[in-house]
Formats: sequence, C-alpha cells, structure tokens
Amino acid sequence: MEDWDLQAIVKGCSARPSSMLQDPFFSFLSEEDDFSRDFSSSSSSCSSHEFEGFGSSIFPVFHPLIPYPNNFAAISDLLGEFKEPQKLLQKKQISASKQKLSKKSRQNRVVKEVKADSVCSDSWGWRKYGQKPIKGSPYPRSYYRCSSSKGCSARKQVERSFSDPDIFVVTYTAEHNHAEPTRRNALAGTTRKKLPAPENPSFDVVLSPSNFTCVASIEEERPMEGVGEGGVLMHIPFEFSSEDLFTGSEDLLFG
DNA sequence: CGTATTTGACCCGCGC
DNA sequence: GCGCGGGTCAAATACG
Repeated sequence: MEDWDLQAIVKGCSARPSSMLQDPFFSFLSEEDDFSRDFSSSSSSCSSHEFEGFGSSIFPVFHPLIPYPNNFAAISDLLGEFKEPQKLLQKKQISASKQKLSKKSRQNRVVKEVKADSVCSDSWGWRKYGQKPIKGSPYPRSYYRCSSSKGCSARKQVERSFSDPDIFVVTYTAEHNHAEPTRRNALAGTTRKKLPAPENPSFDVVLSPSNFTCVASIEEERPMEGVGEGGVLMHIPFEFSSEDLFTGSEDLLFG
C-alpha cells in the first residue's frame, strides 16, 4: 500500500465537522509522565505546570495553530471541565494489549492513535530515517527523527493500526531540546514528493480551525492480579471539542 | 547541488 | 549461545 497517508500524518493537517467524528480521535500514553498519574487520581484539576509534559507532546498534534507553550493552559482548562471523576473512572477500559516494552523503548514514550481522515499533525519538522515491517501487522512502521534542530533526539514512529486501518498509531520518543518551530519553518524543505491526490476530497493538508470533536484517552499501566509484573493498560477517556477550544480561548490562539 | 526518502545491513536487547 | 524482532545507520536514489 502506498504510504502517502503516513507522510500526510507527519506533514499534513485536516479538520472535519464534529458530526463526522464519532470514533475516538486519538488517545495518548505517557508512561513516565506525572500527568497521567495526576489525572487518574480523584482530583481532576491540574495546574498548567503539571500539564507541561502532556501539553507539549499532544497539543501540537491536536491543533498546531495554538502556539506553544500556551497549549498547556488550554488543555488544562478543558480537562478541568470534568467534574465527575467517579464517572470518569467508570469509563476505564481494560486494554487487550499487554505490550512488553523494553526498558529503553519505555522511556518518555507518548503514544497517540490518530484518525487517518482527520489528522492534525504537529508543527515539528520530521525526517524519515527508516521503515520496518512489523510482525503481526500487514503495515510497516515508519521512523522519523526531528529535523528542526541538529542534535535533537526527538523521535517519532508512525504505523497503521492492524485492528482499524483508519487509525494510525503515532509514538513519540524523547523530547525536543529546542523551541517549537513555526508552521512555515517546519514545512520548509520537508516536502520532497507531491502527495498523490487523496481519494477522499475531505482529506487535505490545509490548516483550518474547523469544527471537530476530540475523544481521547489516557492509557496507564495498572497492576492486576494474575497478569504479572507489567499489569494491564487502562484507558481513561475524556472529550473536548473545537468549540471548547475557541470559545474563551482566543487569547491562547492568537494572542 | 542540497536535502529528503528508500532500503538493505547492522546492532542490540530479550527470550529460549 | 542462538535466533528473533525492533531500532538505527548509511549508501544509493530521487527530487526541486
């Protein structure tokens, strides 16, 4: 299969009407982040500082128009809307995946599941340095490193979900050691090949603050009897929309 | 010519 | 120790 869609994930962005997004948009996993533990606790409110690792890693993907680092505060505000932590806990799901990750690969990993037809990319510049077929999946995994700055150790892996080909799993490893580049700068010189015209006309690479709904979930490894040392991955879902973002957040967006 | 992508080779950790 | 699988390297190639 052509992997133009993988490249689109890395370079492109599109937004869809919220009515077209009925499935979870993405979820993320931050095994080392304090945030995931904070959010899963009884308190659902976190300070911007507590969100630093969270916001810096997922928000450029969620909506790259919102300038870094103000995205922390926006996300924090949105998640503060959850006033019923018990209800949230009821939504926890036990993931079927009990991946065994190496110690190295567990470090600073952030995993997102991204809808293929409603992908918003981050604004970092990425350069592909490898592609490997993955055992058990008909789709290869692509490896990208940050091209925005020399010496930046940030990495990104993109693979199509075996269970749902419309979902792409994007895994971030390590952190950028520099400020986020502007969208223009991020794209400069990164496109070598013109992407084939997409079959779905709603899928384009034009940045647009259109309406969309985001249903995300935190994955957290929890111990469970009979499962062994690693435990199981729990999903803690939350939801927010573009409307939430753009009402009362104009200062964040354009300030 | 400079830069990005492709792809086979190589390295390393892990399980048996 | 060996084989497997994931991750990275680097030469070749493609493209603007």
